[in-house]
Amino acid sequence: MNSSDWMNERKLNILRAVINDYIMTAEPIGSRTIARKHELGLSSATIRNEMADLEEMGYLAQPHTSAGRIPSVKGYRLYVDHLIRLTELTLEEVISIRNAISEQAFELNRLMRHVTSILSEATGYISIATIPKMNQNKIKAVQVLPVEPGKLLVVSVAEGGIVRNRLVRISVTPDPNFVQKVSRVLNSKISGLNMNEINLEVIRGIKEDIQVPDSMLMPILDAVYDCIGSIDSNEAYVDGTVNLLGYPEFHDPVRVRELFRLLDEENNIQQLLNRDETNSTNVTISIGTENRLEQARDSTVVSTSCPMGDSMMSSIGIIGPTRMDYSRVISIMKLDRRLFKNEFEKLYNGNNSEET
Amino acid sequence: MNSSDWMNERKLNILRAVINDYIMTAEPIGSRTIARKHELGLSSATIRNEMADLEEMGYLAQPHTSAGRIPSVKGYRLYVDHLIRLTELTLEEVISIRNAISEQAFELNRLMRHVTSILSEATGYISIATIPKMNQNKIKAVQVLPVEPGKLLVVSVAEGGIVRNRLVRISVTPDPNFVQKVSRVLNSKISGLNMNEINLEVIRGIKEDIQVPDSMLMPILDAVYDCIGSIDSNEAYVDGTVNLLGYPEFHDPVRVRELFRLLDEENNIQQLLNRDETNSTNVTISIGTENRLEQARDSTVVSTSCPMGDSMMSSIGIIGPTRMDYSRVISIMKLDRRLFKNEFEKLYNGNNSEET
DNA sequence: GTTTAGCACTCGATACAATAGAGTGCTAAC
DNA sequence: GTTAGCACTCTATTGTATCGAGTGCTAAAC
Repeated sequence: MNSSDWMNERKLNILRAVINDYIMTAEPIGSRTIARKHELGLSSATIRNEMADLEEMGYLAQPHTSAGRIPSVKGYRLYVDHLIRLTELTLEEVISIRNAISEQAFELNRLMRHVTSILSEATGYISIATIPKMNQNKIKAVQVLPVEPGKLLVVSVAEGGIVRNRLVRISVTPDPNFVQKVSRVLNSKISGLNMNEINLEVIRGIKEDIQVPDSMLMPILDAVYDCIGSIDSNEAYVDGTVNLLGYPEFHDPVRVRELFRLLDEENNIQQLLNRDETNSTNVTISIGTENRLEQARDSTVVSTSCPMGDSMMSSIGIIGPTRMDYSRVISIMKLDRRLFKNEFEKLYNGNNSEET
Repeated sequence: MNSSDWMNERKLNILRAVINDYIMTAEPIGSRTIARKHELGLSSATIRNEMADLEEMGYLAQPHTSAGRIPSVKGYRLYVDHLIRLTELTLEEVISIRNAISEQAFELNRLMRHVTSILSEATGYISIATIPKMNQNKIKAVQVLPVEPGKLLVVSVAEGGIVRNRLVRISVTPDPNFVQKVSRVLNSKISGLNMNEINLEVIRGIKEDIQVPDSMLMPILDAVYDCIGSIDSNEAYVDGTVNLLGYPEFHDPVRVRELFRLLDEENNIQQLLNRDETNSTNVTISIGTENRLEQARDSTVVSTSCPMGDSMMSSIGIIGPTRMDYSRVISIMKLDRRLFKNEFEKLYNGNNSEET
């Protein structure tokens, strides 16, 4: 190892050039290509030497002796950390994303799906999202409504506009006034509680406060419990899986299958996303083998978190080939995060600072 | 054309054998294979002659001169219409599907997703489902609930247990009694109406019946309208897309991509499913080019409809390669349909015959 | 000392010919 | 009517030669 093995500005420029080219073409990049396309004022021979050094240092790899170089994970890492030049999105892009995102959003579930879909469309990769379980979520209201003879509806509303409901069938048709009374008691007892303060005991304990035969009350209480319980049963959102099929690195059906199967499990989505809770305000990038999950080892995950109100935090991200267009993805991600946050707050009226 | 060109029992047996084999192997089937594996008491030469006839008649095709035969669409058609021997599912299979399906179903949306997922898992193909729009659906109840200061929740329930809700923000916090009154008037005016009897006029007309400043009432009425409108905005359910990647006929990424992209549009799903409304009680099969949609021309769609209550009809189906295991798929489909119907009725208490 | 031109070398990709084998159609014998 | 036998067709495979992109190294130029 002599001095030429140390990193210098020129090596970085070459590395950046190689990665930029490789991102576009998916073909190994040779020294001549770099010499021709980028005006570094260097001959191919010089570049060749530098590339050999970069390979020795672990930033580039060679599929076989007489091929060009492709970036290694270490190379991509350096690239996204220091070399990348963030491209501004064009005004049209920004506007089109902005318009798309604010189009319609009247419910959390739909908003999430909408955001996911926009993200995958804008990037051309797979987009994923979850709202991780967090049971400090607080119940805002619980109500029981008569629907038709023999049927009631239990509705519960939690922070962040999460609404769940259950139909209850009961053999006798209760008096509307009775339903209203039950509803009122339930609401006064339960609303304001945190999710983790609620369990079957608490709910069943409520029957002490209502003088009514168990046979009538129990189905209702069970439904309430069930309904509240489903508040933090969260789903994962996935969109744009088709997109990946367009990239040559995903032409192998078994690889694609493994990846797609991975995305069927909500659990895995969470694992892909919740990589790094600490710097949650920023964009996190997991390149290839940096991913924990085996099946995602030749993909890159770019993700970010977004606080929603005081007690929830959603994660959104995209999955693509390691040679993804990082610059563009990061820009879109940041924009999307901001717009999503806006949209959420517009919908649910700020971060509910009237808490405690 | 001499007498040997007419269809006879032996030809049918050979056709069945070819199709059965091809379904298993996805390779062109030669005369020797048939002579060896199936005891038809015939030599390969005889079978060869018959196969040549079958080809001339359009039931078989030959990829090239010196290859075996593969079934044509016409061949498959004959097969499913007359030749197929329905295999009984094993008891274990039936039990496992039955258990899976009755596991958890407390809401229509979830039930649909659940059924779709089971269907794709049981068959190994893609499963799809929709509940086509039908606006004779009837509103059962509409209610407005206070959630927290400045926020109300509008809930509407339609036949078949379809529940929708919208959050409403209003600048002033209305008195609970006022909310209750509005709720009562709304409910009495709207519940019982058919979807197609409801429009913006009707809803806004309700304000005549409530003496209250517009500024307070209008957001609520708009939300009600919106909420009711979303009752028949139906989604399509798709599951098991990964499955197809395992079959050699779907190894071509561009073909797969086209098919998958097709499935992104709810509209297309409906088109694939609602082929044949007439014999809706039975299983409908669309083989290859029989499909209307270009992108599904080398797949087969097997579907069936299932009445839900009096006013809704859902369609479920599966998509697979034309050489799918028809026998098994049909059995599973019928079982699934029956179990689904049961489950639905269990959930929503029969077909609500107290209508009119 | 650094850069570059030049050249031998490597190795995948492409093209082409030869071969093997599966399957057919046809004819003649049973 | 059935089947054994055979010539024929066409794909898939294998082997061989060639091409070319790209490399590493050396020696000359700067």
